[in-house]
This record gives sequence, structure tokens and C-alpha cells, in this order.
Amino acid sequence: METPQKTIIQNGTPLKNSPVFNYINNLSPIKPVRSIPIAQTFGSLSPSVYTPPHKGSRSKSHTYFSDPSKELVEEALLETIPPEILKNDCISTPPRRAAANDGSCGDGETDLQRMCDGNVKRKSDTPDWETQFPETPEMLIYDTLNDSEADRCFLPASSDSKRRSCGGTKPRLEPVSNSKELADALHRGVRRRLLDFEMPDKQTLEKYSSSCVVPPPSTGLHLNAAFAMSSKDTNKYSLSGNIKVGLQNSTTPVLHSHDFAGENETGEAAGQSVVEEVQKSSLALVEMNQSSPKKKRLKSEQAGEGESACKRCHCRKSKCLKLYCECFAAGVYCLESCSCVDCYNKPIHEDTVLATRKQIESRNPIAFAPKVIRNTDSSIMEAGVDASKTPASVRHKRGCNCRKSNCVKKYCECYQSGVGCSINCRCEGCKNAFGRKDVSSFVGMDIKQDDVSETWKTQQNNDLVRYVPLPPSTPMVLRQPLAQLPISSNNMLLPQQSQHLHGASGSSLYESQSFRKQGTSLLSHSRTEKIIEDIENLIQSPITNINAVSPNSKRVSLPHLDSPELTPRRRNGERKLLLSIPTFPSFTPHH
DNA sequence: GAGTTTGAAACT
DNA sequence: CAGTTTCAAACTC
Repeated sequence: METPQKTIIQNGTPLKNSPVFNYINNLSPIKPVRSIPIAQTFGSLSPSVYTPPHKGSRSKSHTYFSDPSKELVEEALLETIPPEILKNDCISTPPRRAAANDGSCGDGETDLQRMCDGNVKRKSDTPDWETQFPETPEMLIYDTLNDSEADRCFLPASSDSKRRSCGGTKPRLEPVSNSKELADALHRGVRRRLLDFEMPDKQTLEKYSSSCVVPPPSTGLHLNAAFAMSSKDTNKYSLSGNIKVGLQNSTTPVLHSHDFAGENETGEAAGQSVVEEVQKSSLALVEMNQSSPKKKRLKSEQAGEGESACKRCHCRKSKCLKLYCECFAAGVYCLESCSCVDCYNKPIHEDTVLATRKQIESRNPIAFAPKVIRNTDSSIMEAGVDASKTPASVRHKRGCNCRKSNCVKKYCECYQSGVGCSINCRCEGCKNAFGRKDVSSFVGMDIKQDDVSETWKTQQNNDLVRYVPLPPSTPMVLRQPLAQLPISSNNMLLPQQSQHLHGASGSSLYESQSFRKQGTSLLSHSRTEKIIEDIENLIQSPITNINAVSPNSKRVSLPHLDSPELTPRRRNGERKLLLSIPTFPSFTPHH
């Protein structure tokens, strides 16, 4: 990934050799190539949308599932990641590439490999990430990998494990002597997460993200952390799908915050922030949906328990083959830690799982789609309401139907997901703190952080939601495109972030403090926008929104986009799927 | 930990 | 498509 040696003077400062500059220069070549294939997976609502089981040769584990689109995304992600980030052992590198010696990928030495190799080689003469951003690792570890079911899904159960158990212990900053080993472990985890399901669901990803994996204080770690973190939200999915949605989720609150405080006065710092944002966003792509119910509970459990922390579903009659089962719904297999009875949601019953899944999908193509989706149509946001007040773009795909909970308890999926109710909801007496359907359907969650019940916060287990003051003047131009949605790693909209979007004072970690400090002066506005634009183009799939219509007439539309003015309705009131839907988690076997 | 409540999913 | 049943998570005690 050598970059053309261009000389750019930013604010009088030569950035020619800066990592950011190099990174930026490498952006454009990528975008046109990546988005095309991804779009293919979103062709239509028909079941065909779901990529058939990819019997590729990348992985021999039957627990792995693949999705071509994911590969594309991975590539995009990789290319989106500055070499500096990858320098440490290429941890972020999808194993796929490294293992792509099956001949299916053309030349044996992929770009990635070369990049990795190069990075490794440069390792010694490249400033250590830790040195550059001493605070980053810790932040990443604790803030992004705090959940802990990771073990369950992140790392293959069979893998060598001493690997951090899923027990409710917090991630430790134990250094990994062998970064390669760590990289392998992470790769496995990432790989599994990415391949097992086309789109791991939020819960699933959350689990992955959990802290079972202890990232080493390195840049690579950062990347992985981001992945893991992102995965929290991710709904199973194929990267293919909601890239944007993923971005939203990518709001990882932590990464940038203080990292660059020390050098925030430089253009590079700003650029780095952008890069990180991008990374996070990109990584977030991997995650998406994940319904959060379990995860939260798990978190709570994890909070102070050992193995119990990994408990998952408790299905007794569904055999874990129905959407009642959160594991199944999330696109993941049940684990031993589950308390289910007569479980069929296991690799050994792969055929059954796949068949069942198909059946369900045939009934409802988006059955496995992320429960919370975000409309990232910038045009809508811009045209609709003040950009700073449009968090309403994030809503539950179907909306809730609460009658007694007033949408203030986790029975309500909207509330549980941390999003406001929308016009798609049929709830009664809605009091959703994240946005009542009768008030914020299209206006966004006009709520203040304090409005969000402490209950909810508690329910989310602190580590899921971090309440951090929002920066009063974070340039929207910088943050919006990269992380349009203040969604936590859980795919949940963060209260403070919603506030943030409203232009309220305060800040979120997700907002790079460096930006705040720097304002937009370090990188000219136009340039910054350019960067963001490139990034978005790179990441975005032609089809980034999910407007779906349930085959069985159930409401399955994007609240936000479903505005009558924006989306044609069918006579029966259903809305057309204008764009497409991503391939959702699928138990596509990967042989 | 058992029992209850709740609303999504599944079924009719 | 509406009503009912089933189910498992969320919640309460």
C-alpha cells in the first residue's frame, strides 16, 4: 500500500509522510471496487437474497459460515485501516486472507499479506502505537471489550484456551508475549464471528466483543478491539448489508477520546482521529444487528459471576430452532453455557438449523435482520430535520407492540435496544425514554440524557453504555458521516449520544476529543469533508438501508425512512423495500 | 430460584 | 389479516 508521494501542505504543515496522508491517499482506489459486490447481496427480498451456503474452502470448521460479501467488507475494512493500525501483527487481518492459499484467491500473496508482512517488517522502525497513544490500549480494552461472552463466540470453543474464560472477569491488560499468538486467536475469533453468520446479531456480536479476549496494548489490538466491540452490535450479518448501519453502531465511544490529546494540535492528529473513526466505523460494519436482550442479561450476569456469565438461552420447548431462541435468532449456535433443553441449535445439527432458518426466512426474509436499524440516508437527514436532531433514524425495524409496559421496560424491544419508538410501533401508552412514538417518531430522540431512566442504564450494565459528557462543539461534519448514529456497541443508541446529536452540549467518547480540541482547523474543513467522503464511499454499499416488507404482511419497515413522503406504500399499507436488505446471519455452513 | 408478567413469534 | 396460542425473556418476590 505504498502511496503516491504527493505533497500536501495542510496549514503549512507538510503531511506528505504522515500515516494519515498515506491512508487518505489510498482511499479512493478502493471505493469503487468494494461497493459493487456488496450490493449484489442485497438484490431483493426474495430468499435468494441470502447468499447460499458458501462451501468454500476457507474454513474447515463446520461452525464457520461464510458470506462473500463479508470478504468484500473485510477487504474494504482492511484497506480502510491505515497501515499504522495494522502494523502490529496484522491482528486485524481476517484470517481468510492469510489462509487463502487454496488458490481461490489468486495469487498466494494477497495485498493483505503483503501489507501484513510489510507491517511486520516495519514494526521495528515504526513508532509503537502504544508509544504514540499510550492511553489507547487501555481504553480499548476496557471500553470496547468489556462484555464478556466473547469466549463463547469469539473464540472457538475448541481453541487453546487458556484463553480468557468467559467468566465475568473484566478484561485484563495482561500483555501477550506472543503477538502472533494473539493475532491468531483474534483472527479466529473475528473469523468465526464473521463467517459463522452472515450477520451476527447484535447479541451475538456483543458476546464476541466481550472481554474474554484480551487485546494487547497495540494498534492491532485496537483494530481487533474495534471489531470485537463492533461486533457487539452487529447483528449477524453479513457485512454486506447495512454497512451504514454498521457504521452507526460503530460509535464506539471510546477509542478516540483521549488518544490524541497530546498531539491534537497537529493535522496528523486530526487525521488520525478521522482514521480511527473510519476504522471504528468499518469495524462496526462487521457487527450489526444483534438484538440485545441476552447480551444485557449476560452482562449483568457476567458482572460478577464466573461461568454463569456465559449463560445464554434457556429455551425449553423450541429446541432453539425458533426465533424465540435468542441464540438462534442471533444467528449463533448455542453453547454449553446455554441452559436450553433439547437443543438443536448446534453444529452437529447444522442441517436442521439451516433448514429451519431457511424456512423462517422464507416466511420473513428479514427475520434475522438486525432488530434495530438505522436510516443513514444523509439526504433525508439533511432535508428532514436539523442534522443535529435526527437520531430518529435509528429505530426498531418492526416497532413494538407493547400494551402494558409502556415501553419503559425491556419487554419493549425498542426500549431494550435503546431506541425510541416510532410510528411503526403500535404500542399503547408509550413512554419510551428514548423517544415516544407520538413525539419523536421522526424528530429523533429529543431527550436528554437525564431523561433516560436510570433503570435502563442499569439494565445495560454500565459497560454497555458509557455516559460521557458530549463535546459542546464537535463538528458534525466530522462525526456524522463516520458515525452517524450514536449507537453503542450493542447497537443501542446511547442516550447521551442522542443528546449529542441534538446539538446539546456534552460529548461522547465517540466523539474524538481531538476533534473537539482542534475544532476543524487542523484539517481544513474541505479536506476533512473530503476524507470523510472518501471513507463513506468506501464503506458504503449501494444499498445501505433496510426497508423491508415482511412477506407475511407483518410490519417490517424502517420507521425513519418509512415516512410516507419518502417511501411508497403499498395499498395495504405496507412499504416497499426500496433498497434491499443485507444478508443476515445465516447458518450457512462453511466447509 | 420460583413464579408472574409481558410481548414477540408462531400458529390457526 | 386478525385472533389465539406458544414461548422465553424480563421482571418480581
